[in-house]
Amino acid sequence: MSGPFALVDCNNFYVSCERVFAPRLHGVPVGILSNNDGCVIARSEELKRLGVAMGVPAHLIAPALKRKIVLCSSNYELYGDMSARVLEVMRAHYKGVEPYSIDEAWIDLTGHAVTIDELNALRQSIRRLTGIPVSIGLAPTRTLAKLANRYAKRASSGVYVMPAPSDPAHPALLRATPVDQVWGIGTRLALRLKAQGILTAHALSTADPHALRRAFSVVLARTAMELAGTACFEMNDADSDKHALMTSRSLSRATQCPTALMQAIRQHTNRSAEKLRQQGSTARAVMLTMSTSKHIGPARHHGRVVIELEHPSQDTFMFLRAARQGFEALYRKGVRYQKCGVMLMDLARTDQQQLSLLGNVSGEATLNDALMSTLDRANRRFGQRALTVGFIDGAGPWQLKCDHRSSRCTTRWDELARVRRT
DNA sequence: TCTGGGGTCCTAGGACCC
DNA sequence: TCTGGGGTCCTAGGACCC
Repeated sequence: MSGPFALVDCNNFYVSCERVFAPRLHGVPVGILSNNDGCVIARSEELKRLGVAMGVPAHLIAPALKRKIVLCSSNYELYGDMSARVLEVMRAHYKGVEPYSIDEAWIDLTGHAVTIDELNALRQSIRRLTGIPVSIGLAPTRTLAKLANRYAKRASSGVYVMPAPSDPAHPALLRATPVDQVWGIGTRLALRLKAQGILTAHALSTADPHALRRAFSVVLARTAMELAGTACFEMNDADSDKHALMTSRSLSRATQCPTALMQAIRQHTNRSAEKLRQQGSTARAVMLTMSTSKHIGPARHHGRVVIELEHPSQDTFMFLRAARQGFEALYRKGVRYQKCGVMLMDLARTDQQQLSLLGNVSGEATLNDALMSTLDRANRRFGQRALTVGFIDGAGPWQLKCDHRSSRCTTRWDELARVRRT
């Protein structure tokens, strides 16, 4: 028997992070933009009230409206660091904290008679120590805790405890919840469910799991059982390794120049390899993707190619050779590419890999291992891309546009916040 | 002019084996 | 004339999440 579970969710997380170090943003409509200052990906309550939708392209916001609001470039280094601080406070209160995304974490409270006062204390503690406001939902299953969290956001206390499935308030609440608001039900599934007359969370919770399994999938059957109060979803091991590692970016402007594209690819390969070594894994294959803008009609084009390596590797040089090979195969003259990415695949732990008859026997491998760890140390100390394999020009079209980024004041000495005494 | 970047899991279907 | 069947592995693609 497992559960209950609490879901701790940071309110308007990216905006809240910005506000911690820029008090002038309190009470002001604030939006955070995606990479290249493309779309709005996070909004303050004030901005939501002005009707600015999630995902709307920044250039489509009316100029009159734009003058009334503040748009910031995203500052992932800051958000990542603030996220780690919130987790640290949670771990000081509870065992069983499982990060779920940059702004959410579960607490597995199996065997723990938790009280609402305790959760309130956690909430206040996070606010005081990090400056970040959070909402907490508590329920017997994760799917119900997700729902409870929605209610917590509306509650003035910021904490909501789901009534037990035996409580008459439970079905009433599920009846009031449209099925598309259930965790795991996206647009497509909601449409198919509605076609079958399943319109609310309650209807889904009372549907026959076997029938759901046959008509849809095992995941939907489990979601239904979770709504009815039976915990089915195990959490991914929080520290588990990724199965694939991707680095991709839109270019700040489309290009057909092979030199420029190859530099972007080199940059992504360097970054993916760094992430790979950080989690202590090797890769057996490199996938390269290159595509045009999605918004140019029939001329759009998406190419991808997978290059298998001779043996599992952590070596940026080897990945770059593969990426170059992929580029030769994919590149088409005259196509204006908008985005490219490098994915490392078939990952395995360095300590669990099968030995190859041919791999890792030459002196070259050990020499490169040493070189790679020096590279990583240098980049940790002097900032990303301080040292890269292969030439990467700092001013090409692949460089991120982020004209309104706040300072990375919690992770960079040279960007510390300044306080002026008046 | 300008439209994000990661991930996960599941399923269907083909290839291949015996 | 008659033309198996079950299992596994792999891949592509769909759907979802934040």
